[in-house]
Amino acid sequence: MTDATLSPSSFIVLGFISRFGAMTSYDLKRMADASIGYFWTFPRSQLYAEPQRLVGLGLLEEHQEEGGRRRREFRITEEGTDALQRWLSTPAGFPELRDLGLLKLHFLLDSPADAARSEVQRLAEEQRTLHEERLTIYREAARESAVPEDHRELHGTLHLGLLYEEACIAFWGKFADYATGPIEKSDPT
Amino acid sequence: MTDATLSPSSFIVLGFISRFGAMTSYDLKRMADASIGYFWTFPRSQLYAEPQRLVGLGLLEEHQEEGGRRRREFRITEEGTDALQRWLSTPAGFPELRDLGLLKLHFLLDSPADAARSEVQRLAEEQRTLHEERLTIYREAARESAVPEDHRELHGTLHLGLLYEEACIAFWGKFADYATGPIEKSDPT
DNA sequence: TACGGCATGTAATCGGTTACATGATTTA
DNA sequence: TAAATCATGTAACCGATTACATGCCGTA
Repeated sequence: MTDATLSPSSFIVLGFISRFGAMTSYDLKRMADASIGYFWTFPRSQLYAEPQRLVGLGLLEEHQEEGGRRRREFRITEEGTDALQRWLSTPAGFPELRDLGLLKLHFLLDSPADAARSEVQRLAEEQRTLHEERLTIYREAARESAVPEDHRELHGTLHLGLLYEEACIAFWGKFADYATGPIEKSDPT
Repeated sequence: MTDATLSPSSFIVLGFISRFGAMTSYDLKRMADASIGYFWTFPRSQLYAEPQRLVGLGLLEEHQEEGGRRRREFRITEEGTDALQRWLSTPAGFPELRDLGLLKLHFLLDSPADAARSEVQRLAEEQRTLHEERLTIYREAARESAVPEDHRELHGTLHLGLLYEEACIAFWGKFADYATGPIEKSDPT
């Protein structure tokens, strides 16, 4: 009854089903991939396990198809809606940046080893490329939605995606250049 | 032998011990809190469990104090160093933003409910405040390190912290204002 | 009607989290 | 020497990930 047993995954499931009505685990997977999947991932199998947990808690109902694939469709119950609403109106706390690249950079910069410098460069270039690709995707999405320039907030979460990618590209770019740059710069004439 | 069984937590432990020599779980906790703890957290108990796993894998050695608190100190083995080095030179992949606020915003903006608007504002203000506080902490840390303005990359991971917080404040600020702003603006004279 | 890919699930393991519990040092 | 706090660990549960496995359906 208490929401203590509900994880973020639970609310992702509840959120989608609440908004778009009955759907299957496969539908959930597609929705997630196309939206929050960009910044919050989990394996597909969890989208099969989680709805069943929620059925057990009375927050979802299950309806299985008779023929064909015998799909299991889930729809939200009143209690489910309540739980979701309560969660939405609760403070969210501070986010985490689960960034393996940042972690590696941290240890590489700490390292006295000289070889670390070339590792930093490799890492920085990898990351810059990844973030540039991602930024391209986001920009494309933003263009398609045709939101006016001065109302970027209408892009919703996409807006933070854009800002974040821009920040990352600036950040990793510094390190990619740093690893090569200073060598030439320190050469006085 | 394969690194497959090593998680990010494993490398956090290996990384600290590799850099700073033998230490206890409690030392690890303090180091983590003061550095990567800002963007990558885990419960304290894991810093007791994880080193023991690593001892089992031969990547760490354990030395227990005789008297007093009978502390367990861990030091890295050669295999541990190798495993860490291999990990550092491996592509890091794309980061995740485990941001409950962003998740909530996503569902709130999706929602047709009218009450959602005030929830958005509450959320946005909470987040803006949190990020402002965090930014203050980062700025303080940056000031103390006395790195020249034009070499922010010397701040290492802190630099991304600063950029990220600035982006978040801009982002959430838009939503905090958005929720109130348009109401007055749409009032024609 | 065979094949490829889309769709759908289960089993088993394990890392991570929460909760519990106690000992050692310091300081008032 | 009592209290407060710092320090140190264990136990149990459970969500999340990996790996396994099969069924439906369009199409050539």
